Amino acid sequence: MPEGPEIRRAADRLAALLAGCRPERVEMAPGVLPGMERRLQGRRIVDVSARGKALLTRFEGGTILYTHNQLYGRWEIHPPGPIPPSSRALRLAIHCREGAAALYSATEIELLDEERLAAHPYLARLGPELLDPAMEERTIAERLALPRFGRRCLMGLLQDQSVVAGLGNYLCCEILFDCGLHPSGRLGTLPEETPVRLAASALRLARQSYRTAGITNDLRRAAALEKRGASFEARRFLVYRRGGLPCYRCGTPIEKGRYCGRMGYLCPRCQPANQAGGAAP
DNA sequence: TACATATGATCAT
DNA sequence: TGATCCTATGTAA
Repeated sequence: MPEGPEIRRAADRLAALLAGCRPERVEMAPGVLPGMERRLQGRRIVDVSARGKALLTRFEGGTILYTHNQLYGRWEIHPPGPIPPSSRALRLAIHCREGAAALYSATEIELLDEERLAAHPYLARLGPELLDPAMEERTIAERLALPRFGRRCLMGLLQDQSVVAGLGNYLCCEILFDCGLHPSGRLGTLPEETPVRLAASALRLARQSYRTAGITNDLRRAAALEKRGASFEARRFLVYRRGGLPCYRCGTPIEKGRYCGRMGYLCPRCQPANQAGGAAP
């Protein structure tokens, strides 16, 4: 569940289950926050929220459970009772009367107070929240256009959590395709309106992904594909993980490659390298 | 069994 | 920019 929309959905589901409840039991795997169960058990949970790709569970009295899923962590909600066995490593579980929230595989699990939260090295570097309901295109465009970023490649720029918090690799590939831009492009060499176009695309695709649990493809196209029996994975993306398949816009096979240190997918015709600008969708 | 890969991030350079 | 870490998964051998 690693990118902004997935983390925010998890936070909202956890909040619906946990907010206001006093956990009857908090279960920790060996080595996870040793001895801290007692500090959390019976203590009312105030809320669960997302910051960047981290998830914060706030307990009454100022204790905050910080978790980051990196590439592989996963939250699941289970009915009341023991957590069923799983091939994944259960790291912690919060048991309430209405159900249990279980975190698997994640390694970054910390207990913080407000002071440590403010000084947390990951959280302190985060830019504004992409999925904050009040977020505006203009804010994102202004941050992308900061002069110090002019020389960064677009792939690296969009994924830098200090520019805007919440974008990851799949959203980045989808945004660049949507804007007709090559991942190795640089704002300094592109038309002036490029940051505004990127910002609009980022906001639209991230919000759609949140709403649809991960679909960045055109929704009518995704629905048509579903009718023809396509799996969720096969219909959700515009280019991401579609290497070798025809581009939805022009039919050219999608290319896969490393760009700015990350694996990326693009249409070589719709997103040409060394070109100022790019086709609008 | 081994290896490559991954929706992430940090650190050294 | 590249190496490295974390855990899980899919594929090749």
